[in-house]
This record gives sequence, C-alpha cells and structure tokens, in this order.
Amino acid sequence: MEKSILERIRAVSDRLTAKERKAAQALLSNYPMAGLETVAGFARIAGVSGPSILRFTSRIGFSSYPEFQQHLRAEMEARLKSPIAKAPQGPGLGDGDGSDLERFAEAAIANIRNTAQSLAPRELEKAAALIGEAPGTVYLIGGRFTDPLARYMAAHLKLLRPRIMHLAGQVDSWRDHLIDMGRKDVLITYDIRRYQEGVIWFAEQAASRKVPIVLFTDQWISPVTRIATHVLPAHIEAPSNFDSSIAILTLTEAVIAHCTRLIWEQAQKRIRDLEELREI
Amino acid sequence: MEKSILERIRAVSDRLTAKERKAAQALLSNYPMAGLETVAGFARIAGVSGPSILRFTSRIGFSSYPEFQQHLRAEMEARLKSPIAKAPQGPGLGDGDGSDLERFAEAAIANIRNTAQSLAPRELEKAAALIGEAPGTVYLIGGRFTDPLARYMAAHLKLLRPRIMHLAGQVDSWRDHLIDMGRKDVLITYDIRRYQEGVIWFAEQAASRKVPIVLFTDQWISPVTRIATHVLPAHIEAPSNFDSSIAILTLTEAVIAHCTRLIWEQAQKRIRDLEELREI
DNA sequence: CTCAAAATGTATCAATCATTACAGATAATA
DNA sequence: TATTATCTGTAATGATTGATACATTTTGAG
Repeated sequence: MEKSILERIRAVSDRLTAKERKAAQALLSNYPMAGLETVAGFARIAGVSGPSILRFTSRIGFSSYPEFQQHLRAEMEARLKSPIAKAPQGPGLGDGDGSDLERFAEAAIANIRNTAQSLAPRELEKAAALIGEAPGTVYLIGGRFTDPLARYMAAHLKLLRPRIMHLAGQVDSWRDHLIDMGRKDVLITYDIRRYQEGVIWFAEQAASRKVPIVLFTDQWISPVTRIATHVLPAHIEAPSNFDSSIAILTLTEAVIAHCTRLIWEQAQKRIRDLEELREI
Repeated sequence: MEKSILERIRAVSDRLTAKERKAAQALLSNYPMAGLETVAGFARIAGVSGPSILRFTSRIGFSSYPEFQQHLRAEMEARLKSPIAKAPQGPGLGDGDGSDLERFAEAAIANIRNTAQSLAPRELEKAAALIGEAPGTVYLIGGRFTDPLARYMAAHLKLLRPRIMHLAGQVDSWRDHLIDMGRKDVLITYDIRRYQEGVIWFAEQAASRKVPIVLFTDQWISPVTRIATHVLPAHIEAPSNFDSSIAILTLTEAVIAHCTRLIWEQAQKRIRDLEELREI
C-alpha cells in the first residue's frame, strides 16, 4: 500500500529545510484544506513563496502539485467514508508516541480532568457570580508565576465590567489600596506552591477588612484558604522542573466564561462602547 | 449568516435540470471532495460535461467555480476544527452530564490534543533550542490577552538564563529596544486572533534586523507567520465569548520544560545563586 | 571573517483551467 | 409531426495556475 501523506511528512520531517517545514506546519495546522488551495493560496497560508511549496510537495514524493492534491482528496474521501472516520480528525503525528509535547499534553489533560472532577459543585458558579456582581472594585493579585494569570483575568474582566484593579509590582504599592477596600469589593488571589509571603499578607489584611476572597491555588492548598470565601484548587503536576498552570488557567477561563454569561447584558454594551473608543 | 452549500442545494433542488441534479447528487455522495476537483474532474465524477457543472454552481448562487470551492473549503475547515460541537464524553461521574466546567474542560482538552497532534515534529524542540541557546537577549511581546502569557514565559526564562527582556506597556517604549536587536537575539511573539497592529509592526521591524522570531499563535495564522522562524500554532476555540489560551499555555510550558532540560547545567547553578540572593 | 554550498524568492513561461458562445439534442406543445 | 423553448455538449479563448531558470540571500565550514 502507498504511504499516506501524513506518513510521508513524518518520514522526511527532519530532512526538511526551514521553509519546507513551515509548509508542512501549515498543512498540518489546516489539514487538509490548506493543501487543497492553489499553490499561491497554500503559500500565503504558510507564509512562504510558491516554489517553496512545490519543493515541499516534491520532497514528500509527488512529481506535481495536482498529483499531490489528488492524493490528498483520495485520502480524505476514504477517511470521510469509513464509519469510524470521525474520531481521528487530526493528523496522527507526534513523534510516534512519546514526544516531549505528547507527554506534556497528556499530563496537562490529566490535570484538567482531575481538577474538574474534584471541584466542589457550584463553587465555580458562586465565585463567578461574586466577581461579576460585586458592587465595589475587583482587585487581583498573584505571585511570581501566577501574576500573569491575574493579569490575564484582569484583561478579560476589564471588558466585562468597570472597577477592575490589578495590583502589580512591589508589595509596598499594594498597601495603599487596602485603605479603600471593604465588603463591597472582591479580592481575587492567585497563590500556588512556594506560597509567597507578600500575597498571603495582603490577603489577610483584606480579609480582616471583610473583603470576600476568591482564591485560585494548587491542591496543596495555600494558607490563604482559611480566609478565602471561595477556593478553586487545581492540579499542577507536570513532567518538568516547573509546575504547570494549565489547570489553573482552565479554571480561570471557566470563571470568565460563566461571568460573561451572567452579566452579558451590561457587558455587551460595554464592549461595544470600548470598541468605539478604540476606533477614534 | 450565509447559507451553507448543503442548504443552498436543498433550497433549489426542485428547480434543477436533469444534469444539474446529477451534479448535485455526485457532490452529495462524494461530499465534499468532488467539489474540490477541477471542473473537468467533477464533471467526470458526475458523468456530465463541464459547463453543466458550472451551471449547477451558478444556480446555487456562486458567480464562479473558484468562489464555490472557496466556500466549500471554508465550510469543511470550520467543521473539522470545531471541538465544541463534540459531546462531552468525559468521565461523567457525579454531575450527570455537562456542568459548565465539564464542558469547558472537555473543550480545553480537545484543543490541547488537536494542537499537540497537528504540530510538526521537532518544531517545538527547535524553538526551545533557539530560545535556550541564543547568545544575545531574548525579547518577549504579546497582545492584549497574550501579554500575560509572554510574562509567564519571561518569569520562567529569567530563572534559566540571563538577558530576558519582556516588553510591556506602550508601543513607544518598545521602539527604543529595536536599535540593540540583531541576529544573536530572539524575539518571542504571542499573537492571536484580532492580531494587534503594534505587535505585528514590532515583529516586522525585528525581522528586518535579522532577529529570529518564535511565534505563538492560533490556527488562523497571524500575519507574523511569514516572517517567523518557528511557528507554534494552537487551537483556541471555547464554549465562551472569548477564545481560550489553554493550548497556547500548554505549548508555552512545553517549550519551557524542554528548554530547562536543554540548558539544565547552567540553569541549575543560576537558580541556586538566585535563591541565595533572595535569602539575604 | 571569508568563501563555498545550500536555500529561497522573483520573474517568466508553458500548461491547464474555467469560462463562454454556439450548435446540436431533447422535450414540450399544439 | 412540426415548432418552439429548453437543455446540453463541443470547441475556442482568455485567465489563472503550476513549473522553472536564475539571482539573491542565508547558512555553515574552515
């Protein structure tokens, strides 16, 4: 039997030149439609020139571009017709089994599954409601590796509602905000292993001022847990020297999504207004 | 929204002439590959002449055959790429079917799987090597929602090696860095849908100064693709009004992990030194 | 750094393709 | 059956595409 196109790509993948690899990448990312475009269209998608596309198709064993397309169509037809065909929609390439990325991806998936399963029901919804409907200001803080997650959430919340305040930089600069914080506000805290003192201290101060706290943390549970109103713990193990924040980001995005639905009425108008401002 | 091709066919199905109906049936039974052939190929499959095919595509509302094919490709691409439509087949323990988080988690998992599978082998390793071993400075930029990801990577890279520079804030402040950038440096760019002009502009300037570029993007392909040395495209669909960055974070962490292993010798020492400094 | 080898894009050309006009075929109507 | 209207294929043509030669750039060895 003849080799499939995916097998061909894989067979030559480490013999490809830089631009040929870009072509392969583009084809794999938009499989198989990129290959069914014209040479120029494929080239545009891949960000290379026409001839580079032709060198690529030539290298994987086709003597002309139409011949390559013919094979691509035939393969897709076979795949679409077979009853089991729906499942493997992506090209089955990694590196055999255990490429680095494959292992990492599987670990991430396990983290997400475990996190989703072990979360208390409705905890997420409650946290989202608290954030979306807080009459005061929503403050966000994070540690060394989690501060970007706080920023990520802040960037989204700013589109949804007013009064979002991400606390960055030095602990000293946070302190001044405390004086204005109260029970109508919310503090979103990100804190994972190697729980940072500054973050903990700030959360405690806020708690003593009756500020409700939403805590994103790992399964080892930050000290902030004791004083948090809602705790969203995630799994963070990874085949790496560093912990993985993927499950925390999943929780974060899920909260954002839920929050969005909750206050979509106001948010929609706000987003429109913001876009108008941007155009000026 | 525009009608799908199937809807168009159904809409006119009783107004078709004999040969046009043959064309329609041929397309439906070899959907969609028959329509991606040349006119002559489609005609051969349907057992009619070329012009009959063109009369058919014209009747369902397309002014040219290429336009028809473009729609067909776009539809198939959308269909092949939407993991959201999939039923949440996860471990439905406890919560029956689909809590919000469950659905979100499954979409995230699908994104990670698709991303891992469609990435060209060794592309990630090469990007990691470029970043880990660059003799110059590693610069990072991102857009509104992706800047936090750039920060996240920067926070990790700072532990692994010297000369990490995250470019934040206004475009104006980035510009001054350009003068020092050259082929020994690396620019890590994050750019997803609604590709931001500032980011694109900066990447182009860097590219013209021979700075190698590693691009984290979505599968819709940022304009930066054409000038990037390594492209790492991720799937970003989510059951939300916002796109999901989870797969991009997965790629990011995988690059960090690989990078860590690659330069562990120096990194280990560096981390020790940093911790000593911290204790003082 | 220099120079040779490899890789890549530009410009050009030949081949192929979609398109159209028109003639022949078919069906409908009287 | 004659006549007309509609449908369909053939053949010619202009547009587009894939292919290639060559100049330029990039890469890697010494």
